[in-house]
Amino acid sequence: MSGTRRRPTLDDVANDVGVSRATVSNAYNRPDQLSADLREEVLRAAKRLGYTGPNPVARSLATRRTGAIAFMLDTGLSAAFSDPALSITLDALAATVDPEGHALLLMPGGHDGGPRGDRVLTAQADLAVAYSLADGAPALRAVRQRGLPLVVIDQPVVAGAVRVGIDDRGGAAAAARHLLELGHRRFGILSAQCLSEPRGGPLSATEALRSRFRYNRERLSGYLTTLTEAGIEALEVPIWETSGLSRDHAMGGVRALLDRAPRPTALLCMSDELALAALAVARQLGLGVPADLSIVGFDDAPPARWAEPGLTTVRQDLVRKGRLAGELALSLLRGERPAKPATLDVQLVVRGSTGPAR
Amino acid sequence: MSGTRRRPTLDDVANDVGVSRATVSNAYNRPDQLSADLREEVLRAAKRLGYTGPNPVARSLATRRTGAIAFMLDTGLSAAFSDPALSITLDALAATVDPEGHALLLMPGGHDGGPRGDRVLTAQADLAVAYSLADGAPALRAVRQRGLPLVVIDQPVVAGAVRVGIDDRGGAAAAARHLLELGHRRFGILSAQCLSEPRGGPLSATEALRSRFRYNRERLSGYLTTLTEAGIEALEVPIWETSGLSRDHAMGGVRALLDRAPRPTALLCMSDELALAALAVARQLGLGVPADLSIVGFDDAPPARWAEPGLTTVRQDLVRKGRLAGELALSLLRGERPAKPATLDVQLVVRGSTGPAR
DNA sequence: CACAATGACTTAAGCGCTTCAGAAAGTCCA
DNA sequence: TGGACTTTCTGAAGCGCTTAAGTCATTGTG
Repeated sequence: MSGTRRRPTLDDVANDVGVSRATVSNAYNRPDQLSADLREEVLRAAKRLGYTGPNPVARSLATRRTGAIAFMLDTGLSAAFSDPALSITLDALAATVDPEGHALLLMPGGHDGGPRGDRVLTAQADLAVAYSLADGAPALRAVRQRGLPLVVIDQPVVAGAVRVGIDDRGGAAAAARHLLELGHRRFGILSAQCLSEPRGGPLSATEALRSRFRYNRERLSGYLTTLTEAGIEALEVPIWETSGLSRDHAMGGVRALLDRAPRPTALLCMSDELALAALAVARQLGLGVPADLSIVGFDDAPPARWAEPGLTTVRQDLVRKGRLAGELALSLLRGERPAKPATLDVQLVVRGSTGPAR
Repeated sequence: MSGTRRRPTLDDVANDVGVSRATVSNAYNRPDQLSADLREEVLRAAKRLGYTGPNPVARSLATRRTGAIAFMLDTGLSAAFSDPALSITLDALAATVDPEGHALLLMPGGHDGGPRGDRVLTAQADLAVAYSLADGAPALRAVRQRGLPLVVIDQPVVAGAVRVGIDDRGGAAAAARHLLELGHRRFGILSAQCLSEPRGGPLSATEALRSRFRYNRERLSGYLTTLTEAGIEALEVPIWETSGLSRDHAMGGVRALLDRAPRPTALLCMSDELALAALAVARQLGLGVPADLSIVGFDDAPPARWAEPGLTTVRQDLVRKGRLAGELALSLLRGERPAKPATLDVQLVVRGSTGPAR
C-alpha cells in the first residue's frame, strides 16, 4: 500500500522531472519564473507521485509566516460563543484576514483571564488578537515576550499593541440618561464578571470599578457617573456580578436585584444577553415590561431585535469592529506601524423594553 | 533597540553557555537528559538572551507535529455560531484535546459545503475534524489527498475517517410520533439548508431527501416515514428550506408554512433555532402555542429550556458528542486505529410547546 | 581489579521548503 | 555581428529545531 510509504517531497518531484528543487518550488509559488510547459510538466509529475504541494510547516519555517492568527479569549468556547456579539466580531475578523491567507487559531481562556501563557509561547501564529482579556492576563505577557504583534479588542492597550474598542463609557451614559429621562430613580445594575474568581453575587461599586475587565469598568462608570449627576446616590445602586455568561446564572442575579425593597424600576445590563435574562425573569415574575420594569442592554446583537418586547440597547457596530481589527492585523503583518487606536462610536437604540417610570 | 535585532535561537543559547545545541534542546524537552545544574544554567542564559523557547514552527518541522486540529465548517463563523449546538460541541472538543496540547484552527466554509480545498491543503494541522459538511465537499477531498487523519461529526463517514454522529432518524421519528399521538394530522416541516445554492424556499420531499447534508436527509426521512406509516400523504407535507441559519430567514419560512390553508397544526423543525423562530412568528401572528400550533425542535440546546413556553425537542448529548470526537481525534493522532463509528442516542424531551390538536 | 552499567553530553543527520545570486541560453537592435 | 538585455533554470545557503547513535568519564559489582 502507498499508505505506508513516506510522503513525496519537493525533491522527489524535482528528481522525477529532472529539474532542480528551486524550479519545483517556483512552479507552485512563482509561476512566472519558469516556462508554462515546464510548469505543466512539474505539476503533472507531482500529481502522478501523489505530491500535494509544499508542506505547510516547512514552508512556514522558510518564509517565517504561519498564516495563522491566534485569537485569545478569556473564557471557554461555550461561554464565549453564547454571546452573539463575539460570533459576529469574530466572523468579520476572519472574513477580513481570510483573503490574505490567514486562519484563526482559537485560544480559549482558563480562569486567569486568558489562555495559558505556555500555550501562547508555543502557538503557531504570526500575530495575536486579544479579545477582552483581563488586565495583566499571563497570555499578554507571553505574547510580548515572544515578540508577536498584538491587536487588542475592547481592553486597555498594551505597550506596543494596536487597539480597537468602542465608547463603552459614552454608551453606558446614554443608557442611564435615557432611563433618567423616563423618570426612573431606582436602578439595578447587572454586570458581567469583574473579579478574578468567577463567583456571582452582589458587588459594591468600588469593587466593581476595580474590575479586571476594562469594558466593565468603563460601562459601570458610565452608568454611575450619569446617575450621580442626576442626584442619585450611586453607592446605593445595587450591582450584581454574574459569573460566566450563561443565562441561568444571570437569571439568578436578576432575581436577587428584583427581590430588594423597594424594587428597582429599571435595570441597566452590561450586555444584551444579560438583558434578555432579565426579560425572562420579569416574565416569570409576572412583571410587565416596560410597565413595571424597564430594561436596557448593551451591544444590539440580533436577539435584541427579536425579543418580546424589543430590547432597548446600546448599539455597537460589531461587524465594523471585527473588520477593523482584521485590517489592523493585516497592516501589522505587512510590517506597517498603524497609528492611532480606534474607538468606535455607539448609539442608543430605543425599543419596547423601556418606558416611563410609574 | 533590541527590537530590530534578530531573535536569538537555540544556537545562540548553546554558544553562550558553551554546550551543544542538543543540550539546550534537552533542557526544554527532556530535563532528565542533563544535570539539574546545567539545565538551570541554560535556562538562565536563555532568559538573559531573551530566548523564549524553541521556535514552534521549527519544532513542528522536526517533530512532524503542529499541535493544531483543523475544524472545518460548512458556513461562515457567524452563521455557524448562531447555533448554540455548535458552540457546545466545539467547546467539549477543544477541552478534550487541549490537555494534549492541541488547539483548534478554524476553517469556515464558503458556499460549496465547506472550506476551500486549497486552504485545507496549506493548513497547518495534524488532523481535521469535519462538522456536518456537505457530501463531497472539496475540503474532504483535500483532506484525503493530504493524507490527514479525519474525524467527521454528523455526516456520512468518508473512507478512512472515523465518525461520530447521532441517531438523527430515530430522533426525528420520535418527534413525529409524539405529534401524531397528540392527534395532529396537518404538518409543516422547517428544514435547514438542503440544496447547493442557499436560497430559502419551498421544497418537494424528493428534493429534500436528496439534500447534500446527511443530517437533513436523515431527519427528514425520520419525519416522513413516520407520518407515512400513520397514513399521512408524506408528499403533501409542505417543507420549507431556510437559507443560512439566521432567525430572520427562518421566520420568513415559518410564515410561508403557516399561510397555507388549511393551516398546519404542528411544525416539525430540524433544529431548536428554527423552532424558536417558529415560536416567535406564532407570537407575532397571535397564534397560541400549543393551543393553535404545536412546535417541536431538535437538539435541546439551552435556549430550548428558556423559551416561553418551553420547547419540546429531541435531546442530543452535545457535550458527549464533542468529547467523543476529541477522544477519537487523540487516538488517531496516537496512531491507533479507532474501530467503530459512534452513534449516540437521542431522546424526546416534552415541554410546553406541544399539545393536543384541536 | 576488570568489566559492565550508568549518566552526561556531543555529533550529525535530518525535517521540507524558500530565495538570492548567478549561469546558460536566447532575443533584440543598431 | 556583437553587446546589452531577458528569460529560464540551478546551486547553495539558510529557516531553527529534534533525536538516534555515539563518546567518554564515573560508578557499581562480583
